[in-house]
Amino acid sequence: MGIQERKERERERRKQQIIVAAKRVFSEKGFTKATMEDIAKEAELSPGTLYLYFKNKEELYASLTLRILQYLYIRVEHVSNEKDLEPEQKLNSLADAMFDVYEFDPLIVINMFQLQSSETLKHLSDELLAEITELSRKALAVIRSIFEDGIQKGVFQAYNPVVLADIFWSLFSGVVLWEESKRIVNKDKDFLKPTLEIAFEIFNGGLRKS
Amino acid sequence: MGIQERKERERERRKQQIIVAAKRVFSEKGFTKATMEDIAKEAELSPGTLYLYFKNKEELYASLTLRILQYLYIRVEHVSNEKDLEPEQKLNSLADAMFDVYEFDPLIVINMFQLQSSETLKHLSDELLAEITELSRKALAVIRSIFEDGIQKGVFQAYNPVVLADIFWSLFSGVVLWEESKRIVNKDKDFLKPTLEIAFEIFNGGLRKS
Amino acid sequence: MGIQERKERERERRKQQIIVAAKRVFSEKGFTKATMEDIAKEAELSPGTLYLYFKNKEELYASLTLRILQYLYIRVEHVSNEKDLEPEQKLNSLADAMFDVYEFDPLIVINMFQLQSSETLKHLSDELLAEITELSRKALAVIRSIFEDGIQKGVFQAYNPVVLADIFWSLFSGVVLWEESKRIVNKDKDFLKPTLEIAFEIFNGGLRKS
Amino acid sequence: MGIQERKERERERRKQQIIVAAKRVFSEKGFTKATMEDIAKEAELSPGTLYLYFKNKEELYASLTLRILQYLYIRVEHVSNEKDLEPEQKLNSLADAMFDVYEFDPLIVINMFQLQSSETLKHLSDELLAEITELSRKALAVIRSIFEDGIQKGVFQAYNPVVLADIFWSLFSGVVLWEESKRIVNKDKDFLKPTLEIAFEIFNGGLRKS
DNA sequence: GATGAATGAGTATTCATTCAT
DNA sequence: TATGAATGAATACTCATTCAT
Repeated sequence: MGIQERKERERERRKQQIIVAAKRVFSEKGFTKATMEDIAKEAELSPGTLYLYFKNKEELYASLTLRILQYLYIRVEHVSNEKDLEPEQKLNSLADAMFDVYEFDPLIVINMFQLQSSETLKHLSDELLAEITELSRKALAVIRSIFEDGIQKGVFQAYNPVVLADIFWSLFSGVVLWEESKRIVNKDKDFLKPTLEIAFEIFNGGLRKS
Repeated sequence: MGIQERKERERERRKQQIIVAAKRVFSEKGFTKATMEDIAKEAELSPGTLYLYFKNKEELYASLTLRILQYLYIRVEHVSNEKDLEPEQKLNSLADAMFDVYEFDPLIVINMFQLQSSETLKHLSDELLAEITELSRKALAVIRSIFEDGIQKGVFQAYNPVVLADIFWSLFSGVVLWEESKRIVNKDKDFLKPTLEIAFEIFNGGLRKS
Repeated sequence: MGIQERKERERERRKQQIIVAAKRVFSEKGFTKATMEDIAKEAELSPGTLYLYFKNKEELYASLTLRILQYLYIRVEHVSNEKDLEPEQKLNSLADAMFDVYEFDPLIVINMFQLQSSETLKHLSDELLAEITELSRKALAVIRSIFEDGIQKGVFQAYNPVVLADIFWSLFSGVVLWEESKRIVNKDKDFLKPTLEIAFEIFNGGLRKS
Repeated sequence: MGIQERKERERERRKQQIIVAAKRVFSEKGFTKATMEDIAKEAELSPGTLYLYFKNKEELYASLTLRILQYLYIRVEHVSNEKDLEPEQKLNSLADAMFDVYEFDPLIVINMFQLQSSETLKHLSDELLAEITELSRKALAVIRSIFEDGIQKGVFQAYNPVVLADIFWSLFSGVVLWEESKRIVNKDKDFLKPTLEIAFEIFNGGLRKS
């Protein structure tokens, strides 16, 4: 391992350290209320150091999304690759994968929508933006392919698979957001998992060719 | 009409004037970037005046949500009251109503989630918070009753109607948010309506007793 | 006096109040070391208020220059208008005027050069920049006309009057800067006035047709 | 050559390397906007290394002045030593020398005035400050001696030679600064050389005993 | 000597909110 | 009621300088 490589690795470790701290702080306070100093303190670093690794607050925030997307993509692709699963079983596996993604970082969906203001996007480096867009595109493509497969095998109804992937993702994120917000406002208990299960069940039922 | 009442009416008119201006400004800039001065200018009032009608920025923002919830409730209740509709037809009417709500104020859903940070909630008056919670509860109750009706009549499967209402709402808001964000990031065209239609179609299919 | 006018006057008074404070602070600390908070304190205002009257630090600084240019222009024009003075006498009056300008604000010359970085100019409003440029141009035009007059009357040698005006101004500002800096570095006494007198005497001598 | 001496020489080379880089960066960005990292990069060194050779940013900046003063002194002394030149010819040679100095480093004059804030001076080492003061004094002394010579020989009028040297220097630096700033603001062409020539011509004329 | 990662003090600017008129 | 000038706390970001390696 060359010196170059060791440095790169060290740098990556630091980035992760900051990202972990940022995740905690953003989760608790939200993007606007969280200050760079909060994050620096959480990471036991100085504010200036944050800027050695992330161009600005927006970019640090977006990096959280990138991280979760990477995990999402891996999980989703894994489902897609299980050759001996029937389309319906794949759909169920997909639902499980989504839930794992949620547990990996409950903020994922919230992140991904707060991100989408054109004002925020302006402050991201092209590079990071491209990575996010690309990964998001690839993950959806995999989901789409699962639907395509099911349609081809005559198990699913012949909807446009692109649209199906969008709806699947929307249903997932919609339920996450809604249950999340109910929890906060009503101090309800956490009903995410069972609600999500029923949601996917109905979705599957509606999709299946009877 | 007493003087008291006239004053009250006048006051209400002003509040609406401010809300309309706020809606425009928040839509364009988002909660954080919009300033109270922007809104005051849009309303052709002075910043100070805004505070005669709304306790603070958060409360003004939340009032937008209240307004849309009021509209949502009216529309939804109207659907529920159409006695001679079959459950399935009611569900379709409900979907149409939701779309009208979206068109009445496309920000609704976005609003309703941005609202839910506990940090923000702290700044709302108990009164306003209660109104929002109550109205939201009532609207969902009506939706729930539609599902109950369908289940009782043996048209829908016997899921928990409370959960069904949540899922219905989640599906709607999930698709709205997702299509919205796709439009911003990818500068895609607006596919909301058709996507929403398919989503509800699948949902109906999955719900229906075959 | 209308209410509009009174407000305008009040606003102008405030601007002057700030400018006076800024002059003191900039004089003592220089542009970079002076902070907006220093100036606010000196003006017994809050930092925010400064920004109600000046777009930014650079613009506040440039306003100092504008103020002195206004005074310079008035003095110089007054000299030019004294019809019964001979060109040589006018030149002497001009020298006196310049000295008054210096006493009105010793920072003038220093200001006027620190101003000229293209970086700084970028932050000025077009309006202010135009005013400064215009006033500076007009003042030099008046000086030029004095030389033209002398040349026409055969009193001065036939140099290009534009160049003469530039040299006259350069000589003045050069001496001011140099004596100023000697005072600071060597803690010399103030020899500005006598040095300036000799400088102009030599300049006049060299210009005069013998 | 001892090891000690070799090291000293090596050290001097490094200092020059840094000064050359600093000159480039300061010229382009000015003192405030130029960062130590900019300079380090330009010198192909690390920021830390700069501090092995210069106490701080101010001292590095002041070293530029020292360097130009050294050149100025050499040139000026050379003129003074040309025994067979008449005082007037010497004055012309002096003017040429000044122009060479300007071309050696156009920033010289600007440098030398920006330097003079007592705030800046505080950060210089006594040693460097002494060197600058001494060299500046010596250069002016040489200039003064040229005037003394001319006065004694009855060619120049009997002004105080100390003052004459100051005025000569002021005229030079005044014209440089003024033409420089005209160039930046008005994007005028470069009229320095011809303006300077006329300025010195007039100065000479005014000084000469007729 | 040389490095360059880390520091953390320093500051221009914004903007929700207040209050004298 | 309405105003809008004034406030001043809050914060992202910079950069001269240090110091462990």
